Amino acid sequence: MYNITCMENKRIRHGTSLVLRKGAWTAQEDKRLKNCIEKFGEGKWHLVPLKAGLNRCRKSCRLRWLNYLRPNIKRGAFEEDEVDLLLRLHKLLGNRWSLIAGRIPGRTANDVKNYWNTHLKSRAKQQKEQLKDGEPSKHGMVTAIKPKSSTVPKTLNLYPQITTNINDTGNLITSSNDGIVSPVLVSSPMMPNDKINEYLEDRGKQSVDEVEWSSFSALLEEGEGLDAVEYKDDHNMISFFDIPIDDVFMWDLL
DNA sequence: AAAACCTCCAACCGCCAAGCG
DNA sequence: TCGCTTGGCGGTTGGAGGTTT
Repeated sequence: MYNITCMENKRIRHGTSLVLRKGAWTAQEDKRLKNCIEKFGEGKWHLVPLKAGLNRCRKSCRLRWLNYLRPNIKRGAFEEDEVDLLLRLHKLLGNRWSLIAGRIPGRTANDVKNYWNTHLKSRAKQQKEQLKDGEPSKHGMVTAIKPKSSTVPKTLNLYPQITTNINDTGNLITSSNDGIVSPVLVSSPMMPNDKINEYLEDRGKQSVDEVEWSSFSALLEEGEGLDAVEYKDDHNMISFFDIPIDDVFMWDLL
């Protein structure tokens, strides 16, 4: 099998192999990398070590730039509102750190991941165990989300337990077969029913239930659709969310 | 004072998907 | 279609610095 590590850690120059540097970056390396990115722009990471004159692999350069050198990176402890946002985003998106980081200005995926693992993981685990023991959570629980990660195949049906229909009055109804979510009327100020109906009509479908989730995702990606579903047990309601998620939270907090 | 332990985070590792020839 | 390369992601680790004993 092709060994990436082997290829990444050695660079062949004039017939001799040179072991690439690892570990902490020096100020000089940082300066070189920064100058290089400012001059040539981001991307083409395989060329960056050569252009910058760095004895580092492309991944190391990319990571250093993204997590440390890039402008507007916020340093220091997470503020209360950031933690709150992180908790909510994690409820919706799971461990999709890059997506979460994209919604928290100035924070990198690595920052978010580290903060979660060191500060919030145990708290979340405790909440989960409380739920298992039958104690209702103050913040409710998530039953499904629609993934946006590019690494998730679009054809993958991640949430088969959720089914969705439109009732007589044109409102969305969702239900699940796992007993967690009972059929509840769904209202969304951001998901116009005529858009859904138009989509279904185009494809000769009677209800959303007949649509493959992959197709449904395609509808969502047109920017008109849902981004996530949240079950709020304390209010006995289900909410559909549109993107961007920043708007979602304004709505969610109502 | 120093050894043991803990916390945190920068950096590495391995995997996956997309692009390309 | 296949194999290689690249970009990107999440999981994990190592070590520096802080705290406790």
